[in-house]
Amino acid sequence: MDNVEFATALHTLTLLAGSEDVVSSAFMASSINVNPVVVRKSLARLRSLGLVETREGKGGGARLAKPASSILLSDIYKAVNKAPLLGRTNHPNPDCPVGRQINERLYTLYEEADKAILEKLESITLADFRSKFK
Amino acid sequence: MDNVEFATALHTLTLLAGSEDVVSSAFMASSINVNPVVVRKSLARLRSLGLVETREGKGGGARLAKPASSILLSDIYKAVNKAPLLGRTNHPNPDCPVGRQINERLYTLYEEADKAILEKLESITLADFRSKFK
DNA sequence: CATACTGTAATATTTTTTATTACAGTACAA
DNA sequence: TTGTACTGTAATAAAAAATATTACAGTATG
Repeated sequence: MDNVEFATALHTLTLLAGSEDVVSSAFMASSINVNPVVVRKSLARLRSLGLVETREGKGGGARLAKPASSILLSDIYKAVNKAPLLGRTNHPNPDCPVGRQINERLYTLYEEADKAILEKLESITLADFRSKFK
Repeated sequence: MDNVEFATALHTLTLLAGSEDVVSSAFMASSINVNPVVVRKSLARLRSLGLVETREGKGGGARLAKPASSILLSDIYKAVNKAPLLGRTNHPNPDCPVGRQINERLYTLYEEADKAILEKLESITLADFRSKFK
């Protein structure tokens, strides 16, 4: 479903929160232990939501677009999770009365569960998270 | 990770909540549009948590082990989700100070997010969910 | 203009999920 | 007491999803 890993995005942003100047995708990739392309894809999402700025060319890389204290973990979640976590592909039989109706009910439920996560993540800033490290 | 789909389990239980006598895995599978073996695996989890009873042999099948009004959607979630939803495989580089510490912090965060979902699901009984259908 | 980056597409590989097959065990019913 | 209709579960196959790799055009810097 072309999802980007939340952990990758949060790890990336945590690294950026600890650096004044731009950081290259290669450096971050080696810290996260994933491929640089994965980091760049993740950054593309974060950039589209205004969380990071990137600079191309020599000496380029990424940095936070605003203070870590004003980035909520829910912002990251939204950037990265397109579909509700709990829902997956589910194709009930249209001839079954329960099957027919259940999908919309499930979807509503999944959205509620997602909202519960979001509310939790809204209460934590990137600066909070980052401050847990020495 | 050998996870069982929450939607499959809930669909199964919704069918059982609407029937007095036992229902076969083949019938439920055709409503859900999955393989009967997937339904039986799901039922195995639900049975181990005391949510359903199954009967082997001819005329066998499954039924609720207790009233739908006393089954919480969080019970189903617990039966089915072994690991937190938000966490996935993540193997940061042990030589990076951030990478080294981040895993345990992430895990704590994932558990908190999971708790948020659980609290939401605790507020809904299977009977509530089922009552939404005619 | 050489160098060191980003952006992104195309493809391959790996991992995870789901399906299928197979078959032993159990209960009912003629 | 035997055939029938189920469950339980393991082993394997297939499909789907995530991740890695390769490739290369574009861009900023010195």
